[in-house]
Amino acid sequence: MVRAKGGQPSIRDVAQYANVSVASVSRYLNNGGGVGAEKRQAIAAAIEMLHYQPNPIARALAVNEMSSISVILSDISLYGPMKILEGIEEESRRCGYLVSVSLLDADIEKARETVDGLARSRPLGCVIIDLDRTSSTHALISYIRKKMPTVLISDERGQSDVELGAYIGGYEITKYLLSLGHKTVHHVSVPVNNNRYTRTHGWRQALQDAGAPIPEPIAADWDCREANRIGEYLSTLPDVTAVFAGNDEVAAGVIRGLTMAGKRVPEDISVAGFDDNPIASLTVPSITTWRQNFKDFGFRAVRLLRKDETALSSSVALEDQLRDDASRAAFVDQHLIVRESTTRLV
Amino acid sequence: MVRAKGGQPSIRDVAQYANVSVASVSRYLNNGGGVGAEKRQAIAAAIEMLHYQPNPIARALAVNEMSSISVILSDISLYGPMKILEGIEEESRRCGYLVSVSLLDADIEKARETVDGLARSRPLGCVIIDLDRTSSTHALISYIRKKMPTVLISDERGQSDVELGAYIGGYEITKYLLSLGHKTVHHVSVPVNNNRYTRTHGWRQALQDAGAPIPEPIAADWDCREANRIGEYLSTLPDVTAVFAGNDEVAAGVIRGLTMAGKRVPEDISVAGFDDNPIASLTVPSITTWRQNFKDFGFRAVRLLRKDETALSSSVALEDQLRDDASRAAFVDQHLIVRESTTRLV
DNA sequence: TTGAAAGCGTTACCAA
DNA sequence: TTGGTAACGCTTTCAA
Repeated sequence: MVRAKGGQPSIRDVAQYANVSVASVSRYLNNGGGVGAEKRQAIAAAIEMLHYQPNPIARALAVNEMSSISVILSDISLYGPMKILEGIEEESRRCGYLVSVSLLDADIEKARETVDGLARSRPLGCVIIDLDRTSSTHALISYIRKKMPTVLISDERGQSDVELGAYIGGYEITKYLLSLGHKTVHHVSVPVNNNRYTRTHGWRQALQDAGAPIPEPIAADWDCREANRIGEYLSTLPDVTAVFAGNDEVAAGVIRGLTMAGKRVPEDISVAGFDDNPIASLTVPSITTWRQNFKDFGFRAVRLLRKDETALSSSVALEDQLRDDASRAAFVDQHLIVRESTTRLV
Repeated sequence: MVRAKGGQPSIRDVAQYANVSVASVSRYLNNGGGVGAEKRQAIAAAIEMLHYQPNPIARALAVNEMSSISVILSDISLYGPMKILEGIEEESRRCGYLVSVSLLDADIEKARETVDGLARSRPLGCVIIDLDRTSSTHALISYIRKKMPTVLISDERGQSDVELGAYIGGYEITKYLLSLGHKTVHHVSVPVNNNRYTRTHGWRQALQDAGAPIPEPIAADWDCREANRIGEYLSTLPDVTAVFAGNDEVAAGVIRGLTMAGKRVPEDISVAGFDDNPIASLTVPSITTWRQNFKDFGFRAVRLLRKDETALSSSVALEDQLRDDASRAAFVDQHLIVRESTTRLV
């Protein structure tokens, strides 16, 4: 039994053992077509016998494509991006793809280099998780699209291939707060750039539709450092009875700030969050929020990349189809979760 | 100007343009040694001119090793593992390595296949993040070690290459609680298996050293679903004045459970957490905790893998050295953070 | 110091 | 349906 140096058997070993040509084994391995029944048998046996496993690197060199998916994001320790990554990984594993992750440096030149490196590893494609529009990730989107097939997960309609539907969430949660009798809803926003489909815009639209006054939104940071202070600040405003925070952590911070300032939540002020971070059910009071199925966004991203793979021809039509898929699915599996932090205005 | 089909220039193009052999370019690219000054110039110019970037896949095929690091974990949405991953990614990017992530299926056969797949992609090595000892990850450690160079991040002394030092944290936080006048400290543990260096063992040891009674620890789940109930349960016990929870989320849940049951934290009962999850400063009350520098664990893991690379020879001595490094650094950058959830017993 | 050439493990084209 | 063979882009050995 001859073997390649490496220790691992190669396709040549299989061919030899099965008394067929290397080409036949290769065909067998791939589509399976064009191989006679007996050969198939022999090859299968040989593979079994030798515990042969094809070398993905050699394959990648030959076809100029690695069975991998690159995930590009700017901050991995946020709940949403992480859950999306989890979804991407799960679906990729099911398909036998490797998943690589890269954070993009704030320095745009370095970030570009990272992207170049990724592209050189010739993945099936990449998925950009761009929930934080302040980062260099966003600035590089078109650069990345030029380098490899790209699925963008963001809430910017018309640009993104998988939409987060934060708009509808912001709209619904504001509507809910209004339905509790609050005259208006204040908003503490997380950093997003000024496109038209964020939770902030949903919030604004809901107020507008209800004819409610629209207070100036207050900007918080992703890392919630200032959420406390914002809560305290809100407590000094006379007319605040309901607050919609950009995510659950910010909501927790706002609640804390309000509490420290002597306000009771929800009796004096209702506070709602966003995302359904596990923490939202562990605080006092627990946080009313909007549930997003982040993992599913990940699944969908991988599927788009696969589709891309099989439909290389009409790339314009494809793009359109992707968009449709994305918007169609945007409403799935999202809903309001009412907990203790919100109540009817008395 | 001749070019390879792919569009990208190949090493051959560079050689031709620079009027040198392919071999020389290759030498130039790698160690840089064994190339004359003028050739160096010419090659550099050619590379610049053609925007040449070596193909990592072809290189990987030739040397039978890809410049990548595989990260293996069982749950990515926990704060600790995530932060560690962030550290790994950052350091890897600095070194030009790709990092791939894989969750291991609960089904051990499937998990094994995943590992085989990873090994076939011939990474520099892998790092196993094994904070959750109930998973299949733990069962496969020796299997993985056989397949590729491995750095294990866990709190199991003697097995792990990077130790989390949770033991010392558990010890210190318990000591602190005791120093506040509490007769003993109850413990809500997160899932870890029965080795001797977890936070739970640190807790036990601290009690023992102080001659304090050692209550039976209560097991919580990672996902904190039961933390609320455990808090409620603890409120029914007569002698509970201090609780050390396995992590900050569990602490939040316990605090909530206690609060719902009418106890005041910290006036009636002090509660401490672990990890310094950002959420710990956002709750009411904010949570006293133990800060771990997770990111640094990630850095260290990558460095071990690199060292591994350059010291293939005496692998036993190396192993020992790694262990030393790990333990030496275990105490770096960890410390108690006192917040509102703990107070002196009155 | 240099270059020619033989791999590395696949795929894919072209004949048979 | 088969098999021989030339790529794929790089490294590395061996001579010169």
